[in-house]
Amino acid sequence: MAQISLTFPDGSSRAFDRGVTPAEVAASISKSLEKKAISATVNGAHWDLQWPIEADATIALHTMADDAQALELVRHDLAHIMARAVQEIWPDVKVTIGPVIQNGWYYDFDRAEPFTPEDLGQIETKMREIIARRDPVTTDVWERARAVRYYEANGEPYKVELIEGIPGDEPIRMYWHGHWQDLCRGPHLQHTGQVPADAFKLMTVAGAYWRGDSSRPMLQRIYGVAFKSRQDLKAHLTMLEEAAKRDHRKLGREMALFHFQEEAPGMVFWHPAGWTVYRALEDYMRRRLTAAGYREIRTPQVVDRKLWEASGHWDKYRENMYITEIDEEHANEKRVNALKPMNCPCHVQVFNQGIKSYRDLPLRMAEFGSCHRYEAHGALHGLMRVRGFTQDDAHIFCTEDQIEAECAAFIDLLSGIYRDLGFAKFDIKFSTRPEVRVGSDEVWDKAEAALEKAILSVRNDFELDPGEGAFYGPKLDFKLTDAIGREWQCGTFQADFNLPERLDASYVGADGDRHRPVMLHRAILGSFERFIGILIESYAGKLPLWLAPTQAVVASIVSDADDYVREATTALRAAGLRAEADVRNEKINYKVREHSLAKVPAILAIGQREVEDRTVTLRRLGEKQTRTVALDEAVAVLADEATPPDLRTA
RNA sequence: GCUGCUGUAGCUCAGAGGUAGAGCACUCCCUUGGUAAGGGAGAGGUCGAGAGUUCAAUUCUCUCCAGCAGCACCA
Repeated sequence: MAQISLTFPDGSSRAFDRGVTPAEVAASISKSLEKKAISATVNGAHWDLQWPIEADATIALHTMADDAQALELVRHDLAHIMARAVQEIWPDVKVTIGPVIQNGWYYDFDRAEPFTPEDLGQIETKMREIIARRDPVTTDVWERARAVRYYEANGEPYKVELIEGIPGDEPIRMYWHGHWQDLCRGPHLQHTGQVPADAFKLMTVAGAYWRGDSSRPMLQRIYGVAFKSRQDLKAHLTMLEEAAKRDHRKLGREMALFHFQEEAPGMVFWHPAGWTVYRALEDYMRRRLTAAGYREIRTPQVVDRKLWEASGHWDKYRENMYITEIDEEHANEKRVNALKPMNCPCHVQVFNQGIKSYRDLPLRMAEFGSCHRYEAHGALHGLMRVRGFTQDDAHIFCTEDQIEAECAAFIDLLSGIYRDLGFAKFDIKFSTRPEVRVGSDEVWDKAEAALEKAILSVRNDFELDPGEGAFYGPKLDFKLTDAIGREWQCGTFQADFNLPERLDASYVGADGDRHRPVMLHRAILGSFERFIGILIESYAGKLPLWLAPTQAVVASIVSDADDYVREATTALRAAGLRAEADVRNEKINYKVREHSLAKVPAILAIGQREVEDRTVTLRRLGEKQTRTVALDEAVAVLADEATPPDLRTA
């Protein structure tokens, strides 16, 4: 029999018969490895222990100690075990697909009745039974026609469709445990008993469209989480509980930042405390943009449909636009207006006033633009997804040659701002030309190259999303993560060769001829609403001093101290701090508790001793320790800390 | 928009076919207390909206509205 050479991670090589499986390789090394092995990596690919190796290769055998492979396999096997459990309980349920996702897996089922929470418990119990059976997992490759016939005969139309979608050169692979069978590309564990029976949990049921297509049937998706050990599972569940505590909707209520109500779904009612945060952030952004060479403008909220038709938005987004009409009785002309869903067409109007020279470029035009979009009910989510929002929007009118420098300057600005706001980490997605697009390939080449070069000057770990660019140009998206790991798009940078054309923007070049400028759409926060939601979650409500709505509370311990409490409060305010006096007839314990729950960063307690010594006793949020210092010193320390990051000298 | 769940006092929640309850918060009184809840009293609700069934609906049914989880969408 022909031999092949397998190279192990330590660099050593051994000869095996062609077609040897990793299971056999493991067995040749030791009895215990044979038992403990879960999978292999062969030439870089995650490999099932049963798959034969046909040529010389590098090989690494995995056990449960290898986190990445173990979690992948455990979760993947659990998806199958869950599908099997469901079909054992309800044989008429149709199975579809069940991939591994972050922290776990899901599986989509077609079943007439909804799954209930009680059903989940029953399924979990059945899954543990299946795991206890320790059925060996076996696999082989089927003829395509046979697989189709099999699933047709078994009344599994979704599987038939999946097989038809597998490219012709790929094998149709089947997996079994026991008598239960599923189409799967693998790899899997050796037997179901390798799955830790106490380290998974079924979480929720929710609807999900077959193949993610809203025109197709809605299936029922069951989500599960799984880990290698019960402790890891417990830690994950604890993390979820902690995350729920920092949900911005909950904290927004507790800290009296904002509210929503039925009469204006998806529109924020900002309360004094929340609006203070908002303005602190807006003031900061305004200073940063000014320093970066932007000029601020303001454009109308209500604009005639003609402009939206010209920009192309009417065709594409009519459904999501709020339309206003004047009461017919009083209207002397019938105009249909729309609440602006975005600022760019208005910005082009400002650009178009007068004649622009190439010397004016790049021209950076910023607006804290209030926009309205009719988002689907199901899309609304606290401050993160609203119908009325304000973008930190700006458009840079420039030449093609200026794109790269503007992009680099933008990423630099964005990184600095994210850092100031506490986000050292953010993800970048780079979306390139889609199939349907405007503009020549040369221009796209240039724009994509410029964007890519600009990102690479900052970092090299970005996600490439080919074909996902806007129809008018490539784009970069900048994403932050909320308390439970959901990603939200915040910043964006988009090159646009289309809108200047549609809205006839031009400038006079050095050659004396008219040229089209390129328009760069860009935002850093994205929307103030969403960004503040993320800030709240990220800080668990404990905002840094410069952003905190109330920065300090001066609390009396005895009423004889009231006058000095007011004096101290005045001193803090004179130093620019947002300070309140609390001279209520309550004990200091009560006041400390209440202000701590309200996330006030600094509490200055004043009793008889402080009055006599002209000091305050300072307690910082989250600390048990107090510090008695001179009033002047406390004011200076807090005022310094409350300086916004861009105004700090040190 | 789709699937499922939910909607009772400012907040968190209990409750039942015979028009409602707790804790906290709120108001007043007592208390002047040294760093996460001092004591007492009081006030507060068209039980999300509309329709239907019933002698009787906040409770059962339907429709609508809003919220939650996920999917789809996100210029």
